Amino acid sequence: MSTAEETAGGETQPWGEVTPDAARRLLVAAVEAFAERGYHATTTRDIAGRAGMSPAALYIHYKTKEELLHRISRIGHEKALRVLRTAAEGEGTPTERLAEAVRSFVRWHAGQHTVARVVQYELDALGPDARAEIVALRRQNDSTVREIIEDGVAAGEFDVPDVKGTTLAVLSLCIDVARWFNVNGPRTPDEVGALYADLVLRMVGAEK
Amino acid sequence: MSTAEETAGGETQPWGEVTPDAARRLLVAAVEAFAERGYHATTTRDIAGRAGMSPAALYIHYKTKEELLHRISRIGHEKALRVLRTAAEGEGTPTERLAEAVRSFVRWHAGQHTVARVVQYELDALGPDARAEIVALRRQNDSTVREIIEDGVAAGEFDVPDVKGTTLAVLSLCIDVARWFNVNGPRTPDEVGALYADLVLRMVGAEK
DNA sequence: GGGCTCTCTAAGCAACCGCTCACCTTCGGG
DNA sequence: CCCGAAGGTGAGCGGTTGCTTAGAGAGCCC
Repeated sequence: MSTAEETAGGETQPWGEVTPDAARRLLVAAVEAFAERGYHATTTRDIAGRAGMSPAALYIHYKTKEELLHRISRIGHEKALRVLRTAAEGEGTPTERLAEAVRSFVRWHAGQHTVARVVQYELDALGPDARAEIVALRRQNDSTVREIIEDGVAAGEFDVPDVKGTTLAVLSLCIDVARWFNVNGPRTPDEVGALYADLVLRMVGAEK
Repeated sequence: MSTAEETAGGETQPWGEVTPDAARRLLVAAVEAFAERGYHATTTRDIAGRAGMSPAALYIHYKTKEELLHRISRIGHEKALRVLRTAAEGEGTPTERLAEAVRSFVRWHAGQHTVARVVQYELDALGPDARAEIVALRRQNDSTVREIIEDGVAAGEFDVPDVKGTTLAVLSLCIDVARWFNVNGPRTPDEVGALYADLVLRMVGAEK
């Protein structure tokens, strides 16, 4: 939090943790390419070209093309999880915490929709071990949201007949933002976040 | 409706309109392969192999691999749209029609989740012309749902501050079912449909 | 200034891709 | 009984893929 890195939606220094510089440039190029065309339709030559390097340079910093995807997926998931948890662990009633969690999680998926798209939709391109690691991170998203909803039910603020199903639906709604969000569209990440927070509060039967 | 083909979620005679028999087998094989590994990761040899034919046989019935995807996308979208419209144009109040529309649309995306996955997530693999055709079909989904919501608002049954945004969210929620639905999971397509219909009624502020 | 490490490139290899072609079989109609 | 159309195959072509290798510079410590 001491750095300027922690703004949800539009980070000032994204991928700052990736060094050296050439490795970061390659990773950013890979994110763009994967998000645009998909993992399998992206060539290593394309990634290297976007980073202004020769095809062989990629293999100095990464063992395989899959390792690039793995790195992107882990870092992306960890960031999204951190955003979600920060909101979930904040002060306030379950209603306020759920609203803030959805607002910031959606804001991230909209603002960082290229990363989010890779992270959420290219999971199957990973090998079994890497996929298992990412799936574990995903389950933490699920737990975080479910706990807020359970808190709200216990406090009598929410009316939710099916907690597990509603948790699934809430997360599904947020994640799918990465698929349809368009930078040139009519809505900003903030606006989508506000809209979705309102819709989710309605889904759990919370008073506004 | 005179045939036994029209059961949402699990059709008795799917792809019945595709002839001859070999062309249908190839198309079914392609749906499985595309849904499992994605369009770009699927080879024509894989498709032909699943259909029990040699690689060359594919090109007797389809000009290119992309034509297969195009055919799948169009047929799949048309079926989903028909399911949605049948519910939307039915009798009843906007509340009843919205619930039925969501219920059957979700049931289709869960029951036919392999087709739905191809249809919804491989759009970018199509060329510009084919993509434009599919996008047009998608806009009809959007209009269908928006009209029900507008009817409900006009009738005083719904409380929806942002009709366009809510329409988007409802469709997004339904479509994303295709991504996470698992046949071996704990829920049947019917159960997911019922849960989602309830959640959507809450989103639009309808009385139960 | 010689050697060592780190970074990067030009060239290319083996494998695999979508797709084609020459040829074979099956089968209904005259 | 021959014929043409329709449906299928084995072999393979040109191009592309992920990745490797041999070697060139640049910087740095001694």
